[in-house]
Amino acid sequence: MEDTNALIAQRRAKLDALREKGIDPFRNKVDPQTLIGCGEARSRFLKGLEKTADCDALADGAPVAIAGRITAHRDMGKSQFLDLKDQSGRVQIYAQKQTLGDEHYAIFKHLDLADFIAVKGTMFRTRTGEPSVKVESFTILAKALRPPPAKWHGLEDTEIRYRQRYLDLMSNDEVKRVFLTRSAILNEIRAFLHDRGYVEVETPMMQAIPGGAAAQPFKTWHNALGCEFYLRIALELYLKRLVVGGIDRVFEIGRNFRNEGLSRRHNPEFTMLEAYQAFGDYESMMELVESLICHVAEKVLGTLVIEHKQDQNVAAAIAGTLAELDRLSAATMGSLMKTAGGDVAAHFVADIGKAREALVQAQEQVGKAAATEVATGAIGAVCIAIGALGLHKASASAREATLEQHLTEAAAKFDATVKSLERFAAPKVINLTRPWRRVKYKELVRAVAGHDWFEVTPAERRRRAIEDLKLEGDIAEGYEDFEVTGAVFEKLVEPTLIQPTFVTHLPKELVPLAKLSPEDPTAVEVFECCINGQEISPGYTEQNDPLEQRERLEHQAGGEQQKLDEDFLVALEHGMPPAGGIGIGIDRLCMMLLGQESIRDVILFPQLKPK
RNA sequence: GGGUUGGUAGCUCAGUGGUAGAGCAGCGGCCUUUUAAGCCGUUGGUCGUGGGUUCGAGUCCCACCCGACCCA
Repeated sequence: MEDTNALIAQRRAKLDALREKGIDPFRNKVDPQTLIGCGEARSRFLKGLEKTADCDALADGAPVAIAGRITAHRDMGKSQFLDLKDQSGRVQIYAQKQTLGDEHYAIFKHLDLADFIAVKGTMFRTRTGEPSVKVESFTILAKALRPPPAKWHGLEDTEIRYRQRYLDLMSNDEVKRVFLTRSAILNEIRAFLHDRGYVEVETPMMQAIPGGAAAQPFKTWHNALGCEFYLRIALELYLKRLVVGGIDRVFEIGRNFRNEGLSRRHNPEFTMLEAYQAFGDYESMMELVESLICHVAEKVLGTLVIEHKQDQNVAAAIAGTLAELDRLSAATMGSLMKTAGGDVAAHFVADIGKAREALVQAQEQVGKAAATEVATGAIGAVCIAIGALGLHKASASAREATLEQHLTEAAAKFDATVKSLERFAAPKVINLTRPWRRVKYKELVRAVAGHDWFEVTPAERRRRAIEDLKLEGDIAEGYEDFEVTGAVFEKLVEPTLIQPTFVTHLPKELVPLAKLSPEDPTAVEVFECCINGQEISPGYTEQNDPLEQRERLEHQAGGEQQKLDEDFLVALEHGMPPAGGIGIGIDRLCMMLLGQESIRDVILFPQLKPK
């Protein structure tokens, strides 16, 4: 990164100028003084103005010392206002030439946005009512050699936001709030589990045999041992060894690594909580998950009702539709003129123009009005466009085939847009109030795939999935029967489970590490807790029969691909008490709790391709 | 991997084959209670990279790099 642009050069020149004056622009520490936070100074002064009896309160004229980064600069000539910001928040400071003296004022005036300074002064309130610190003296703590990203818009370039997250945190308060809250969530999870007697442990991330899940691992190499290791894909097998060893309630929060594609919901390294409870089963674990998530929501968010903003989704849909409209006009105008004449073309343009205008209006409302209203407005606009298409398609078909094709394709796209907008028009509110719904896997599948789904032949199931349920793209040729049903569940059921739902009794083939259900030998005693259309937490009655476990793993390993973890099986042979276990995808949990639609917005440094 | 879409000044963005622009930031000037301060002036560009078409390319074509969204 070798930009030598003018702004950086200027800042370096200012740096040199300071040094020439004998000022150290990078201090080792703040002079011995009792600092209070910038935001703290502001709020304590506001308390003082309200004349509360609070001993925290700062009176008018109270002396304070603060330190922070300069985030705004309003120059009035012989006086100026800066905003100073630290983690506690922002406060305005006010410097006057008269108070500081010519020399110091000149230095103050040449401070840059993003520099760190410390200030001593007194609290006062400006004419407009803004709590402020009147600067009596100041010290430069650290000079910034690069300009900060933005003033109004914050930083919007997603790539820079992810690659240089510090800039994102610096300029987007909401982003900072999300990550501070994520930290608070982790804190509460630990507090909850400790309170229930769970012991936190750390197990190997580098494993000779990666087990506990079906996923592609990353490989690495140990020089001294001269052998390959895999990065773990799950925590399970080591935590169970600890249950065998007598740690009856155990959990780990840590990173798993899976060598798979990236998406809105997948990062190659992600944080997982796994917890095991000796003498528990899947039902006790459902209680644990429910209590844990409710505890965290209440402690951290102060509510069990979480609203998800649809602004981004609506904005994306509108932008896509606008682009489609423009493409459509470009593609059809010429042929309309030729085949239908100027009048028809003019009508068409007028109709499309109306639709476009309404869309642009809706677009401007994104973020200002409620997403539901914006979506409703946009639906109206798209309907105008669809109406125009319908009118002209009929007359176009006779004349020009390509034109008709354009119009048909566009109409299909607009229909899809309306459907997605309709989804966003309904507010998305997740209600975590207990008790959570519990329902069997088979019931959910039957509800979308037909009540005789499990009675017909595997071939018929495959046919129905592909033809009736239109899952052709989701069902590979080699899929086994349970995978066909799995695709139905994953594509047609899971995304609809917005409210917290425990899906229980999954087919045994899907979960080789759980115990069979006594009431249904084709199913296992497991649950998948789905919230926000995603699986957030699986939980099992853990398999503790070493012989049965070996057989199931061998069957699943399907020959060469996965090696059996013999040491794990030996551990089971030493006897594992009946136990319940859970995993919770922490990133997805945070997405749900924080209303974020992309996993990259709850991971500080999401994986990107190196530049 | 496929489709859609984007990459232009430090930031946010215009730019429809004909002299690279705006706002903010920066710099200079005026202004001692402003807060997206204001007013006047002004600097700043490898238009993602590399080819091609053209008298002429930010714009058209091809390839590649890096994102975003959707799909696999």
